Amino acid sequence: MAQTAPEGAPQASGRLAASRLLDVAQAAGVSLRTASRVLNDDPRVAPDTRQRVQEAMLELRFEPDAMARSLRAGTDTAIGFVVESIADPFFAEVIDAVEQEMSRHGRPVLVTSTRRDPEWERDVIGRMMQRRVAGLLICPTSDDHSWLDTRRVPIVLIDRPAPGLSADLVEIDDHRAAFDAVAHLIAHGHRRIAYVGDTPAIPTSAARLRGYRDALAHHGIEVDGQLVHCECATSQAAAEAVSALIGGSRPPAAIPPAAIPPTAILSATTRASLGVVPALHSAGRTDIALVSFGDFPMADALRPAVTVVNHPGHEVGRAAAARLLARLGQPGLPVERIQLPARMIERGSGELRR
Amino acid sequence: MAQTAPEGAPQASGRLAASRLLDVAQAAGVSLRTASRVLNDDPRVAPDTRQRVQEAMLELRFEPDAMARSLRAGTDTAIGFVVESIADPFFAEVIDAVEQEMSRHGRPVLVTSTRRDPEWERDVIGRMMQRRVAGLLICPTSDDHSWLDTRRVPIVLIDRPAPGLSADLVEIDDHRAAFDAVAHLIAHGHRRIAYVGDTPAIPTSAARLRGYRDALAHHGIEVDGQLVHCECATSQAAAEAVSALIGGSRPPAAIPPAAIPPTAILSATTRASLGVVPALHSAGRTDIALVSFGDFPMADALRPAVTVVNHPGHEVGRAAAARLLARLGQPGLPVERIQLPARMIERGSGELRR
DNA sequence: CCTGGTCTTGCCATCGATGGCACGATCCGG
DNA sequence: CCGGATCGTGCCATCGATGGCAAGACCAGG
Repeated sequence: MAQTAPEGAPQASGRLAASRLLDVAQAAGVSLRTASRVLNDDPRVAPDTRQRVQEAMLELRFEPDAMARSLRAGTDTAIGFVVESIADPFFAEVIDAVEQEMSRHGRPVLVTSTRRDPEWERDVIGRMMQRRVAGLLICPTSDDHSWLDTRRVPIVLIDRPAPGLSADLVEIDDHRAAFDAVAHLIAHGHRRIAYVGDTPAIPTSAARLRGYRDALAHHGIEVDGQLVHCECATSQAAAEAVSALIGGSRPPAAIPPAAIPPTAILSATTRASLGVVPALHSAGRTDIALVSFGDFPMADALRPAVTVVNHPGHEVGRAAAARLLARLGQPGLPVERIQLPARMIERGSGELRR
Repeated sequence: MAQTAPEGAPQASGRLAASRLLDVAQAAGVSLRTASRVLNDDPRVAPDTRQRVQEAMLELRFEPDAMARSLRAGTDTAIGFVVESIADPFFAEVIDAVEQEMSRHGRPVLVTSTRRDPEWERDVIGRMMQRRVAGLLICPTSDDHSWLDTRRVPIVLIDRPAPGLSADLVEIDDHRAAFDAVAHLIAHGHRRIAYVGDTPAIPTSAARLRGYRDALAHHGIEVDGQLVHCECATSQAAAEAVSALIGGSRPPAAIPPAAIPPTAILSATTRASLGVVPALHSAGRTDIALVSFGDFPMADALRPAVTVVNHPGHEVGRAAAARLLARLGQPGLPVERIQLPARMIERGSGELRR
């Protein structure tokens, strides 16, 4: 009987003990197994027994121990989400959507960031595996994920592929979105269109750059290397690129100015836009047409309001979560690459005519 | 011997079986207990035995099962984080900081959002308790948390108190920050200063409103009710409030215009600012001084650049995480209220003279 | 050579829940 | 009134790791 102990006595840790299924069973005068059946809605329980047990559960405020269940099941119900940075607005949106979708299915979400450090990434993914998470959503940082094994845990990649790993991927159609944005500018009379974006070493950025080139080519416009600034990893760098492009009043020396300035700019990342927009404004060159890849809060308060290609974080998150859930229900699904369209939001800056 | 089974055979689920400590022990020719000692750096193991076990661990790619450990320990190592919305930039920043701090201590973070729904909040907190999380960080949604029990699980509140619950609280000093912001405007010659913010039913908002009133009183300025719009829960509402204040060209009918318009505005939430700023710009009234409570990406690209009171999400997150860790290490700590200063970032709009 | 101590190791129970199987009771048709 | 099916219930083992205790090996001192 010493077994029955709890009766409100604090444990060693000082925590209040939660009631166990065994306590419930004893209170209801049934065996542990029967209480377990009630808990799991097993039909093979007599109605009055069921009721007695349920009353005991309420009485004792019983809450099943999720970890004990997981141990038995061999896998946690939680899923792990690995991103570069949680504070990034795009990922924050993705996380939000994933969490909503997952919690509708009773699955908690473990969120962790890699801090753009490949070693740390491997570390945190390892920790997730130790927890036996049910599945993983990963936005890859490192350029080698061959050590991961999709047979060990289902994985869905987000926003970019993971070299060396064959897994589902949910991304936006970067090539097409960039292509459309440039076509949109061309349709408004522009022929000298600049590109400001991140390094093509990132597949996502590479796709956007290709979209830019292809759109120009498709309209018979030759690409002018002077108009392409594809190593702008910071908004600072993007601002400097703009100065170089428009022959800014404060030349940053390092970058030679473009011989003939552009009449329109495609800013290929939100981070770049946060540099491009101030640069254009402070140079008084708001006459230059601009399409920004990625929305930002003040985009429609500016004059002109900034036309953007919306990076639909919520939809990406929802799709990735749905895919992972599907794979959890049916492990044998073939690997799939899901490309979501990115809608353009016309606000003015992208519709300026030459 | 059937026990030893795994030898790479897939389980029922189709997953690859991970090696267990028992497998390691057998491979090293020792008992399970000894292997466990090696795993936990117990000094009472002979050096050569230790090495044999460690080699076996590497050989079999052994990874301890975090859940089995947690079950034994009675509590998960993970901590739970409950916020209103993950996509909110402020909370995204807080989450980012918390995750960094926690993962430095090897603690995973379960993130979940309440969607501003008190029932859902109770639900998700309940689920966290079922997982026996080590601790909880909560930004309360509901106005009654008396059902929560800090003796059951350590709790640190973030950004606002939880009525009915006595727990540590980490917040910024809203009263003081608002007071300072208004004093700043007064110092620049303003006496008719408007307030645009959220409902005082939210303690945080109430403190800001008090700071506003107190600063005016402190400088012998009477509060004009017509200048106070404290029911603006959306940027839409904030924009309409501005129209009313300045006798906008497009009056939203419902709100009577102020008799004498303000020369300065304190926008008390980021959300409000996202309405106030566009409204001022489209009305061409950028001559009105403005201080925004809460920074936003484009604040310094606007003209004039917007002076803000920075809501230091990273610091709040770091402080909350540190406090929870401290409480985990030492459960008996007295309940504490930690107020962080909010720094003002002068950019121009708040320094406009009357 | 024996005794008491340290060092190393192993057995068993335990955390909280669930799966497999078996047992007793009830019910039905023959 | 009996045999087999069905229903409700309980016992035991199990998931993977750790805590308590004790046993065996080995050493030094008397």
